[in-house]
Amino acid sequence: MGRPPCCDKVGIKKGPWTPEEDIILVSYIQEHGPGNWRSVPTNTGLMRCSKSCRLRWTNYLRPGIKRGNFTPHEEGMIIHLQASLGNRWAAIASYLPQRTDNDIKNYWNTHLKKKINKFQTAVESYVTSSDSSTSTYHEMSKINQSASTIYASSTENISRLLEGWMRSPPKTSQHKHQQEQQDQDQDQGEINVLQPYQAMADHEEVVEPVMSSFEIHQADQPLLVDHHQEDMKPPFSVIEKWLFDEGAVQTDNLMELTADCCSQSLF
DNA sequence: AACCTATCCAACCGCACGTGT
DNA sequence: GACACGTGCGGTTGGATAGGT
Repeated sequence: MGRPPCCDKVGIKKGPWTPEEDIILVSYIQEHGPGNWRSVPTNTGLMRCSKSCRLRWTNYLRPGIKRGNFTPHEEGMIIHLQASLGNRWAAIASYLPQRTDNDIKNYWNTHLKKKINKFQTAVESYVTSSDSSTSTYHEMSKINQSASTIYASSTENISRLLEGWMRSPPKTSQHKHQQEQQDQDQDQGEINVLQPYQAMADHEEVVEPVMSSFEIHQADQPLLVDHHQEDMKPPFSVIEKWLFDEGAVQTDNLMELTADCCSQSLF
């Protein structure tokens, strides 16, 4: 006798949210604060299940969510954290407070996983072919072009609708702190990339020791941790170097990186 | 212009976990 | 301890759209 699904009731609406529904939900949360999701549909008249309301809020309507293209620093953070934590998107998202776990997960699945695969393929083809530096360089260039992928939210209108709410949300102290941090970041034009690492330093019990370069594990494989390197500061992996040097990959750099990889017996 | 294919991302689904009774 | 309920999380899906033929 299992628990019935929350959304199997007749008359529960599914699918994309309309701006009207968003406004109703935001207005309700503005008044009552997030939480007690079970009561949200009944109190608002929304024909949505509580779970759908919660997801809509946390993944989309919540104030301070940064949408749009990921910066190279954020990409590096995600790769770094995914290598350390695995597919624990919520944990990864906690280091990128402006991004939702869903957003990070989507970005990983649609962009970063492919980039890493391509990078590995490129390096392997370089290693197996003695005169492949030119073709590999072209491949790397193509990969770097894909790094500038931009996706624009079609719902920035909602953000504008929420501007008034964002100016005066009912803040908890933590929420307030996050918002202040986000405001600062927005003023600076990009996120403070050091802040998550400071957070990592503050949460050593949470973050596994970061692996040596290129030990980026596949999602379906167990995380391998090199305990000999536990005392080491987390070095940026080779692929992160590559990502951070976006647009500046030179053939000799690739050779250097490849040699770096080979020296660590990663192939 | 019409069709096909690939890509992207919002939303859904089902399970796990925490808490209260 | 057992159960119900509320919530969190990760995997997956389906519709919209862009790009190619």
